[in-house]
Amino acid sequence: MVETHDPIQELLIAARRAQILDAAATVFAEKGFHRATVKDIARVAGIADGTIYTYFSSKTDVLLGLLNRLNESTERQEQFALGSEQDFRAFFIAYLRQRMSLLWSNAEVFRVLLSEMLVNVELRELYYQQVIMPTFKVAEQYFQAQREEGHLRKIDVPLTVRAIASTFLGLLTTQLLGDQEIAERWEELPEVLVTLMFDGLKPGEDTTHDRGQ
Amino acid sequence: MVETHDPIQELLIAARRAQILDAAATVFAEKGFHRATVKDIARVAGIADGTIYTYFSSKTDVLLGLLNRLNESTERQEQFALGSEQDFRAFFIAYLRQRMSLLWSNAEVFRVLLSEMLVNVELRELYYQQVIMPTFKVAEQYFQAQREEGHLRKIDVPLTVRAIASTFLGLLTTQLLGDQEIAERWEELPEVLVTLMFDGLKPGEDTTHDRGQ
Amino acid sequence: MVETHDPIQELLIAARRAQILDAAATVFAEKGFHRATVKDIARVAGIADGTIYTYFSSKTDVLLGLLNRLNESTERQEQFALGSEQDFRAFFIAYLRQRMSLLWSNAEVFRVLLSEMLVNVELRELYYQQVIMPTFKVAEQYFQAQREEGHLRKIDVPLTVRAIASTFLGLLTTQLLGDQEIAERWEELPEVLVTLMFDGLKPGEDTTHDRGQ
Amino acid sequence: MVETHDPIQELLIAARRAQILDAAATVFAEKGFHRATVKDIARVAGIADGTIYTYFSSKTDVLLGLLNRLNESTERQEQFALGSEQDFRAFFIAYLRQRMSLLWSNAEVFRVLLSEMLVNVELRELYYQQVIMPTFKVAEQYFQAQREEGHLRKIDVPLTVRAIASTFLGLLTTQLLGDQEIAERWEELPEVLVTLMFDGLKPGEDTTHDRGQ
DNA sequence: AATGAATGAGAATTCATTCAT
DNA sequence: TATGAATGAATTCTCATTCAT
Repeated sequence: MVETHDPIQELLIAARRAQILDAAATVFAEKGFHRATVKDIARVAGIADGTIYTYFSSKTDVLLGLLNRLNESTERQEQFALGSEQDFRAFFIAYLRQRMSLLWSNAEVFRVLLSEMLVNVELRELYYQQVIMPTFKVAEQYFQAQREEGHLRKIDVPLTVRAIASTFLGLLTTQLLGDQEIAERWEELPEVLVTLMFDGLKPGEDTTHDRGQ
Repeated sequence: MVETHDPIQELLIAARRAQILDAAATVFAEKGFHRATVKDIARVAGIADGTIYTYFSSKTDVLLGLLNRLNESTERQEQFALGSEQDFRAFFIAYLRQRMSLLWSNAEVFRVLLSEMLVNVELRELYYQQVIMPTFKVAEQYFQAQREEGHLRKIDVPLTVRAIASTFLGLLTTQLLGDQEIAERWEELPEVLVTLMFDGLKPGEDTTHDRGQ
Repeated sequence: MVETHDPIQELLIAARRAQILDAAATVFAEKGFHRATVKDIARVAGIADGTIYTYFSSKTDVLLGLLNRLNESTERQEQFALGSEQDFRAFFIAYLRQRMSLLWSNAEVFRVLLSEMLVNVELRELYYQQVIMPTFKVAEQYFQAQREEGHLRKIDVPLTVRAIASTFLGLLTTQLLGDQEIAERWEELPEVLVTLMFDGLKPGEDTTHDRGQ
Repeated sequence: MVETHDPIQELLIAARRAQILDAAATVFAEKGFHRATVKDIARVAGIADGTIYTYFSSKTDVLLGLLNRLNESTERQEQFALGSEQDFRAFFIAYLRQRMSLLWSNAEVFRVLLSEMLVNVELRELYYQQVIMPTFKVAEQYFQAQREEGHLRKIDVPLTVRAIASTFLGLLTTQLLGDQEIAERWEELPEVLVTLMFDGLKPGEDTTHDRGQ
């Protein structure tokens, strides 16, 4: 665990950490957290086993590093997303698009993180506090505002927000469990979902998408 | 692994297997599959380590046993659900109710199964073939039929079915990741969800639920 | 371990012991002593695991039983062999013939016994005391007598006896290690050996066998 | 398992392997292969259990290492032996002397190897292919040549070679089974054997050795 | 006497982590 | 800082033996 204030050092350290995290992502994706060994990660990273412990305090800490890196990229995008101003439906589709493309490109890392979070309290709480809860908070405020402005039905905001977020989590998970349909049509999902969520299943004046079976 | 045709023997064997599976469910829920040891399970079951191997071929086979037990209880209910005849919306709520109550009571087992399935191909494929795919098949037929009878908007059936199923999976997962709101209001979900899905978010002639935040 | 004086009982016991020993011979031959399990033996014998312990005190005791059974059959023949009166060379061939045919039919049991004796002091000492030493004793006397009668060169009797006996042990062992030549021509060995031993390698007035390569 | 091209490294690795093999030889000789534990070997070698697996892939691989080490020392001598030119009988005695002294100094390792080979196909085949068969091949050619030059009776070469080789194997084995006479007079064996083999048992113009009983 | 489920000591092997070089 | 050999705790699984039925 290196500590320094020299900016060049810091750059090197960041680069080495990234190198290890990349290797870990590859190895964890392939074998899962428990079946992957520190040796595996080191080999893929092209360094010695022991070197990993210069940058991470333990194997679990490497997983945490992966989680944090995922967070950071998520947050960066988040601001952008929320900063934009559009009509609700259009904004929602755009938001989903970038969220889902982000999820998609990190799907295999997410597989391992989710697997381990389900079963590791520490990791789980970290993720909940740092990712899930803040997301729900922001979304609830947004939905509440939208509702107050009359753009939404009188929905139960907390549960609705959770339902919508969970739909994505669930779709990703189902895909991770092997569903081909979702995998192949991942890009169509934002539109289908927005239609489903806005217009509902119920027949009506509807306009959009149709594929049947 | 014990094989017999004596019905009394079979009862004893089933009982012992159940005893081990119960213990495993407890231990796995607490520690996860990998951190749980066979010794742990044996201790909780009140038997010797070796005895487990009289009834299961390996630690993984115990997990599989848990999966199969979950299947069986699921299937039994499935028939009942599909056998009933009601108007679509009412049926849907009823169906969700019993599905979700089943999920709820097995949430901790599901936590471990999901965690391991994400990362264990064999288990994953088994689950996909035995549980997910059949469920999607049945649901697609049902939705298709409903759509043809004009009870549904012109939706994309395969993706819609997946979206809906994933919403449940996602809600359960979110709850397993520590969300209190979902946990506390689990019983309200069927109604909220059906309203969301049928009526959509879009404001209109709506009637139901309102809680805001 | 059954004890009784009822002759019918004794017969039953002997039969059951034989049944177990037969099974053990089969299983040991196939897997070796350590890799064979008591369960294996029981299965082949068509009885329950525990039953073996009614007739033998341990797995090693079963091996001992096999050793003793081999002894008995050996001894029976021994008497016959030594009882006969012929000219030395002819007697020797005849003796070798029956010895070697006995060895041959028990080769696979001998494989396991030898393997285990090499490494198990108790078994080894038993075998040495009960089989090897007595054989050497008898053979030394016999050779000594033959030498005194002028039928033999002035050989070193103890070493010569050991060398001759060892040639058989060695041939059997070489065959057990996979040599095909010995296996296929086992029946020719008595003559070849007697010629070799009596006439030696040295060229002379010789008469017999020739095959070259 | 450590692979490198740095010659200093290689030396260290060879030394560590030798240290482990020495320990294994000791422990195996004392307890046999199966009763010896990896922990035993590690303790005698003065290292941790796990370290053994840095140099050998399994306990069986350690035994194989012992076999190979035996091979190497054997081969080195072999060349020397066959390179020399002497009269047949003298050469034979010299050859036996060094062969038997080699066997003698490795008797306890051979005990375990033989014990395990009898019962382990893989090991057996390796030994047969690498040691026994080549030895027979060379010896057959040599005997054939000698025979053609008239130094030998019209013997059956393949069987005679096997008989002679087996005599050594058998003598060593008999000694390993506890025979004191052979152990104490090991050094006399080459002469006694050569006399026996060349001149045979049959009385004649003979000159040598006499000890009677 | 026969059964076979239960026992639990024991063994091989793995692997995260340390630390001397 | 990097290395990678060494460590040894921990784990799964086996199987000889026991004993209640």
